Amino acid sequence: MNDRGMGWEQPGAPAPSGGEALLFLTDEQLRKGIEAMFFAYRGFTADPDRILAEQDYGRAHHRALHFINRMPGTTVTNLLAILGVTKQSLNRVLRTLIADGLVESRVGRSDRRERNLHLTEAGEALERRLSAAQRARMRAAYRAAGPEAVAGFRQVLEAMMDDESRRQYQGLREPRG
Amino acid sequence: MNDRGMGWEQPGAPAPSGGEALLFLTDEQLRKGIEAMFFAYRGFTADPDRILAEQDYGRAHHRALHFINRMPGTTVTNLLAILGVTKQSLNRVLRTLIADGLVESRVGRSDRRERNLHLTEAGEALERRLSAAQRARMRAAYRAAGPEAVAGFRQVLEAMMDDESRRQYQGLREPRG
DNA sequence: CTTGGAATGTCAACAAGACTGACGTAACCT
DNA sequence: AGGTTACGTCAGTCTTGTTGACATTCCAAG
Repeated sequence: MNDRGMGWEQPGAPAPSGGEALLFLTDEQLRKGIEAMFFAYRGFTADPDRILAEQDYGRAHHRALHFINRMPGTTVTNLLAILGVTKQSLNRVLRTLIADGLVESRVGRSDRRERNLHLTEAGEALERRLSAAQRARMRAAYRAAGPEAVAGFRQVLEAMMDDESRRQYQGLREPRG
Repeated sequence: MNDRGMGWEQPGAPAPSGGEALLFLTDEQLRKGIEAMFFAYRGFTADPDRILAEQDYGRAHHRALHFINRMPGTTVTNLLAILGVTKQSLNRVLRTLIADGLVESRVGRSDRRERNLHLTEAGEALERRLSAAQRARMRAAYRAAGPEAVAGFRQVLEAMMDDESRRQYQGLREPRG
């Protein structure tokens, strides 16, 4: 409650160079960044949302499909940690995906309490369709902005994550290798 | 912190100038971008969410406060267009904010059908608190990534928006300015 | 002056997707 | 044998979004 005139660093500080310099970050610049996230995230989800609506699914289904595709054989507990929701919430989504034949739940081999989750053919098909739409927009944005902008984009996003999310993000690898 | 030298420019392609270069964008690179958005957005909303939970408000209230602060005197219809929700949905939120004395709704001068929305002192106080938390994270991310990364971040986000959102985004100016 | 349409607001009903809490079962580990 | 872990489910709540119907107010065109 105290930052109306937040005059941070004095004018006359060294010019920014690299990522080490003290940056002048005005209220206005930061607010524009916040708004950019807001509007961009809306665009980011718009295309998949349209496809999902056709199928009577929602974003929750998309997220599950994405990460099961990304980490085939993952367990429910692991998915829970990544998505950051309760098991009841995830279970509702997972149940419909399994019932609809998009996801397969196999009893774990070494530990039979666990369920290893995989996409079926149909699940992979929908995931590809959703992903293709989202990737098309991402690709267009990347191309419009250029490779240096893309590197910066990723750096800022990564710095914006919670530590736990960053660990999860960095842990993700190619599906299937 | 791994994508400093992500060599996905076409080998031998002309140096990127003006976002014109042809980029090789693999599925994997695009998926990582998608995941970065997902995890970063979670961090982006985490701090305000905690404050809002204390006050029994949600993100919808935050968004309304943000844009009313940003465009003092804006009308309901304009806010509707920016937030991209139905008037019923916005009205529910607005009603509680007005009832709680955070937002003031004044009958329009030139057109008395319109309602010009303003934050009260209390509304400004909460908005500042929410914004301060969000800006703190944004500032930390910007500083960690450096000024060039910030420019790229904004470029990519802007390119990711729908046309309509981009117009709205670019139309936003300093509050009071 | 009347009327059509625009802007606003309200009521009711509903759905998705999150939450908590409680409970049960099976499997694993010591 | 007993305690813990993994998973699933039932029941209830909350926020935030949706439609549809309808009333009010007011500007502006005829």
